[in-house]
Amino acid sequence: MTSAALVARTTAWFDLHARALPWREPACTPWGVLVSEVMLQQTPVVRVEPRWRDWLTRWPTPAALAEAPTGEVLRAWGGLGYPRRALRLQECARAVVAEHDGVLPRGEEALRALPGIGAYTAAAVTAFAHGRRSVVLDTNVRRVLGRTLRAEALPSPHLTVAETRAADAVAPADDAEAARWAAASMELGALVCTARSPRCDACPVADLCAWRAAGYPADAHAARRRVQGWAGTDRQLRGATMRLLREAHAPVARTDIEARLTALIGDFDPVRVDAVLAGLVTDGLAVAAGPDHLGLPA
DNA sequence: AACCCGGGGAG
DNA sequence: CTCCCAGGGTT
Repeated sequence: MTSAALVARTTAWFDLHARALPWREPACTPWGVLVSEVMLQQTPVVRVEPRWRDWLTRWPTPAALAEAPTGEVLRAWGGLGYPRRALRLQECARAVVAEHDGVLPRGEEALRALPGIGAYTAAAVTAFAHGRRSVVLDTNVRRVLGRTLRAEALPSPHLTVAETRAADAVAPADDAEAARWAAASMELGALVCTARSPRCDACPVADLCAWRAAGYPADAHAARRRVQGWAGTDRQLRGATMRLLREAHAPVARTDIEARLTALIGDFDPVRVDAVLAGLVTDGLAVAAGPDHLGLPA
């Protein structure tokens, strides 16, 4: 199909079906948009929305977040996952205060120089907060373009240069239209062109879709996809430890943490537990409180 | 390029 | 149970 038809139909569909998300409201600040994007890195919208509201109410500006106790930031992040994102968001706020007079800079290059902001988030903020053209390529847009243009069931495990170039060619030249296309293509991927069971009967470009026309060929990259385990992994142990530290109102004894982790992995493995806790300290997610207690950072 | 990093809900 | 999710940083 032509890019023009894909863009025109998808944006028209978006005007009718866009979700009323709080970070899409005109009154939302660029900082609010950035906070939403960081929270949405690997966490679904339904889980982010309440946390985002609490967070922005408590710390509405970079300056406010910069001054917050890191332990409180981690508690407010709660169970959103990947708590290093919360740490980086506060680092980002402090960098904005120190280097940009407390105002989130414009332009993808300046944004990418900030902690926790990569290619996707810089493009997203540029489009959604600043209303300027950028090539927003998240997992939703990659899937939509892969299916409609290239008849691919799912995007490759890693973003390719060719993919970025193709997405650039699709994005409208006009700033406002490009920003609208970015939001619309993400929304189509999130609501209709979903990974597991696409709702082609509700899709505005179904009759133009290359994947559909080709008879829904299977995922060519299926064999290369990694199955991320969970039970017994370091990530589970780290997450359980962080939960203990968040919910406690004082530093937690290492023996209590060991008991919790032992329950998860089945038997007591002091070497492994020590390594997990040391990793949390190294990452700045936890600090030693005395010789045998661990707590959240100040 | 490969690997690491959480957690919950849908199917 | 498996799979997925508005990715980024480090090595």
